[in-house]
Amino acid sequence: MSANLSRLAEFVPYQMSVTTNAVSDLIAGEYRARYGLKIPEWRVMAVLGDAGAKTQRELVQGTRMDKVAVNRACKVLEERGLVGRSPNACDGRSHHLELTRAGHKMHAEIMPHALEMERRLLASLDPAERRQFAQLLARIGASAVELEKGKTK
Amino acid sequence: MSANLSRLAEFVPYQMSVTTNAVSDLIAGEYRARYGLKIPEWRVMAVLGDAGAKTQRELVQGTRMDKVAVNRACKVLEERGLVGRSPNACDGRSHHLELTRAGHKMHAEIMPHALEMERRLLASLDPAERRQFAQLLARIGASAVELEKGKTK
DNA sequence: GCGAACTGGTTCCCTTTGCAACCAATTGGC
DNA sequence: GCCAATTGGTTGCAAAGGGAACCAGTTCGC
Repeated sequence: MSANLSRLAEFVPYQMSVTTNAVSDLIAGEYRARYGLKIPEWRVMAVLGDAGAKTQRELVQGTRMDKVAVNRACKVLEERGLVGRSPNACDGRSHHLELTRAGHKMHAEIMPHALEMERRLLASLDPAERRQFAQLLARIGASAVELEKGKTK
Repeated sequence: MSANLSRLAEFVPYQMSVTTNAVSDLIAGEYRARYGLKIPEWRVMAVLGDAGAKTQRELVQGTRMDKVAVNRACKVLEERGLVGRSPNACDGRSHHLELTRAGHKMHAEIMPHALEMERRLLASLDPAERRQFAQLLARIGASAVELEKGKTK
């Protein structure tokens, strides 16, 4: 048996990709089936529900999504009456986006469900392992960002 | 400051998604820039380089990709002369796919580069942490698969 | 205060991706 | 042996996502 590490299954970025896709598909399916929301839409709602009114620019930072994705998600949510826009006095180009009453209602309904799903996903890890995992993930992410920066030059 | 866990940034599936995307983008950029390969194409080459001739069906299992993705990747690699097809005596519907000489050459060139990139990505983790991370990832993946199964019924 | 550079938001286009329908070859029941 | 069900592979289509160009409003230099 080949002792080298070339086996795709042992390549960490591959493992991350496969696992994360499985997790994302699971969660996307839940949100879609129960609330008709896509992940980008849910992310926007999550940020607005937690932090109140935001401009699209702030949502880009908060969700780490592309500004086009944010824009589309906001448009859909607005059409569904889940978020409203109000003019931004400081800057005529942008608006403040905020959950409507219906939006808050849905947010309050989904949040426990989302946390429950996370709980189940991590059920086989003890609290120390959960902390450890999040921490390692963050460190790997930081390395990726660092390497990406170094490459651009 | 809100003490609840609703903050998107603390939601593990979100962290996984953001981090994995960063890693994937980094690696995809490298493969594309240096070898003109997309991730699916590289995955197919990795499996063929490690395990020899395979049918598309076996590649689907080995890479965890969609059969359409495998098919397209194989087509591209064939056109570039990196893999060749030979008839499958046991089953007239499928072919055996195998790296050509040029394919092996490229594979031998990329592999150290890929491992080096993985090494850099994990440079801030000690060996025990690397093992731990891979193991936790695998357990989370198993939970996701399990939950997905339970849902379908 | 006026033009240039910039920034938030929007639209358009193109690539990637996955699903579903489909064809061809194989296997199983009888 | 033949029809039905299955499976490997392929094609077509439609949705998702990102990049680049674009518009409108703002800020900076002078």
